[in-house]
Amino acid sequence: MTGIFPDGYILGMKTIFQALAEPNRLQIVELLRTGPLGVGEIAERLSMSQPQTSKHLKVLSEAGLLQMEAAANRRIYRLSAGSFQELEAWASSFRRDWEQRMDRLDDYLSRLQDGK
Amino acid sequence: MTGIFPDGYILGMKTIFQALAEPNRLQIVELLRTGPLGVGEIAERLSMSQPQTSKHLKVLSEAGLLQMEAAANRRIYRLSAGSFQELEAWASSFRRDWEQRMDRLDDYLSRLQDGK
DNA sequence: GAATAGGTTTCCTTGACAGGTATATTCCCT
DNA sequence: AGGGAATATACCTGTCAAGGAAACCTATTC
Repeated sequence: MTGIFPDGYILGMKTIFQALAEPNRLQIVELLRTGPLGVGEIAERLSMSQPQTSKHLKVLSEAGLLQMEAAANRRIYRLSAGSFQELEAWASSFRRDWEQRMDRLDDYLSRLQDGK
Repeated sequence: MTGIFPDGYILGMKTIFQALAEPNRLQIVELLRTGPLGVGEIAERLSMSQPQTSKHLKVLSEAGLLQMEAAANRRIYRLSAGSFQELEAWASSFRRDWEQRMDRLDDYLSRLQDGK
């Protein structure tokens, strides 16, 4: 524990954020929205070198954002739902926080109005 | 343009991800879930130095994740909804992608079954 | 079974960024 | 005005990760 929050949670998120924080990787993710692709195609479409692409794909895969399927010589990468769901859950939890606060505020205000 | 996607979009997301990719900053965000806090309190609760904390708060603020309110000597930081909503929208857009794909697959399968 | 195509890994260099310490700034109090 | 509290900034240093070039794997084709 480095702090007062469960580390596993923080660490998983950290890995996801780190992976997505690099612009080329973010573009890979956006590109793969359109469907699975091989390494060479990704590299070409994004004007990246092939080793560079390979390394980025590795990082994204290790963060659980991508999954790979070996087809003979080629490796086909596609988006993997898990981490995106985690991300959405995390982000939406803040909205819930705020909504709760709003509810409490509403309660407070209506109690005021009722003269209690 | 570094690629084939609108840069503003990618860049905004990149800034958010970069900000959240640092564990201490992620912990600050989690801590601020519980409510607004001053710099000193944040530093103390997370066992960070004050300058360190200040710098992290700056990064988070510039990413739109925090907003600051000056109260005399003190600066009170609180979570700011905007970037979290952006994040949630982004993450959930992938889910929509997949759901659409499932729909198309369903269509396809039922057409198969109908012998068309 | 060489040559080739598609990918991965290694090594090196360089730039970005986090942490520490010291210094500046702003506000409050007396 | 002077002193102290709360925060921000500057500067320096060390670490880590991204990019490039080359070497390495593995499957395919002739």
